[in-house]
Amino acid sequence: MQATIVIVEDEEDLLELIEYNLEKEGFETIGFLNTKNVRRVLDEEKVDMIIMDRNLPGAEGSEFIASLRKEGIQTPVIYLSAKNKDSDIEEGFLRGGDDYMTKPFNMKELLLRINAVLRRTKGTPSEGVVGYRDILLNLASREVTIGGEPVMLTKLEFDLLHTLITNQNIVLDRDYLLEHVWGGDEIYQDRTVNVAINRLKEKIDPDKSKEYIKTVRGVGYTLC
Amino acid sequence: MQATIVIVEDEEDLLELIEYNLEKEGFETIGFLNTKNVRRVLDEEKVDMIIMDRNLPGAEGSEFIASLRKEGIQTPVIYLSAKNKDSDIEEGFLRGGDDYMTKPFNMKELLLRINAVLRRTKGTPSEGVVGYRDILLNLASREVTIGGEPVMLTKLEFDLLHTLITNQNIVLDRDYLLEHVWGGDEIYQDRTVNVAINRLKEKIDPDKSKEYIKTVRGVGYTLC
DNA sequence: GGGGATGGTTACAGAATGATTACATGCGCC
DNA sequence: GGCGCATGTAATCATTCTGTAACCATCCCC
Repeated sequence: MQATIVIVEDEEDLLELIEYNLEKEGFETIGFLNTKNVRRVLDEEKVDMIIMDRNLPGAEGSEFIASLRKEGIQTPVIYLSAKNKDSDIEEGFLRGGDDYMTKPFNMKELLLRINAVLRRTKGTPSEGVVGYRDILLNLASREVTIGGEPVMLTKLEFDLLHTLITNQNIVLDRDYLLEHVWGGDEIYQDRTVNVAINRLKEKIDPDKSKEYIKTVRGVGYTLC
Repeated sequence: MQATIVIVEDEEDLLELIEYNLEKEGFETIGFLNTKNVRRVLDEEKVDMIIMDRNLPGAEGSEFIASLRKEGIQTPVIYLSAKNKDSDIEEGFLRGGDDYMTKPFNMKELLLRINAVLRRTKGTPSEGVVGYRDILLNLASREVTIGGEPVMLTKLEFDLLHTLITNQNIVLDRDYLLEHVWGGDEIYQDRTVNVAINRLKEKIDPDKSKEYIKTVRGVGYTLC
């Protein structure tokens, strides 16, 4: 899966140079000399990133991005700019930028920064692994390690822990857990969840020192 | 709610400077002069980001990060380094860095880059949070902070405060509160609400100096 | 200033909730 | 079929919460 990157840069030579280097790295590029037709491409294609020159003739690149953000479009952005005053950089970040490079810039560093942002935005290379503190769940193999040590969990315990981890910082009530972990059709006693949580706690923290799972009295459970 | 950031920097003055600035921005910081005990903190606390000096005496900061990544720990990292050769920067990014700043760096830019990385990593802040003056309620995690300090509330107290906050400037009478907070079916004594309000006041304003909740004699209570 | 009404404060017991344990059922796997 | 494991249920114990009642303090109106 190669990423598609939109580049907006009014200096034609520089635009071509960037496109050349990005394509050499295996990215698909779509270049523009101004922001005029960018919007349409964003609507029609899956764009993974925008590289935006800030000093475009006529329009300000960061204003264009700010308007995208206002509409809820979250495509990551790296700004390129000759503007290197603190206030300019600040403005760029505040207007929804993910990174900022000042001209003249090093092409290799740009590529590295692109990859760093993409790694955060799209799935990480270690896709399919979720974690909390020192707990790691491999979703594909359903292996669990805690502090590097493998731990055996039953299907129910794995699913329960998985749900807790993907919703960390959110208190999940028993109804939610019954619906999402057990599957909503059956009827269960209230205490079913309690006992399952208890068994999970016993497995992942036998000496009760880590306190991964927090009980929120009257509501449910959470990782936080 | 507020992000926790681990900082590893061997120059004590610089470490303190960074901690000071980050705390001023509302981050919780944990500083280290070397990588020795960092691992344990990562296992025991929920850490949202690591700021890592690369030129530590003895160990290389990026090797430490690389070993974390190998274990599947994906806490985002911003490197600080006096090393500004291309090859150094490249190595940093390849070893799982999310951003890279060369010393001497601008503190404001560091804060902007921290926020940019956190925005990508965590959900947007202030989502599902309601507040009144310096009280903040996180509806999902049910955490409450007052002036940045966490406060423990019971379910009833939380729901009561939530109702007051969402209806601030409106005087809520006891019947309304009984219906919406307690759930209208049961029958309660008059004083039930009084006592609950009292307990809530005691929790959110122990020395009675803030006067968040105003009693409207003959009617009910309000935040205003 | 007095008395009634309203709200604040405190202590306590019972209710609600959760943890823990034991047991029973059901399922897969030799 | 028999064994072991997973898991739902029930019973019991421990803890926390909260409604109530009794008593004080304050306000308001005469």
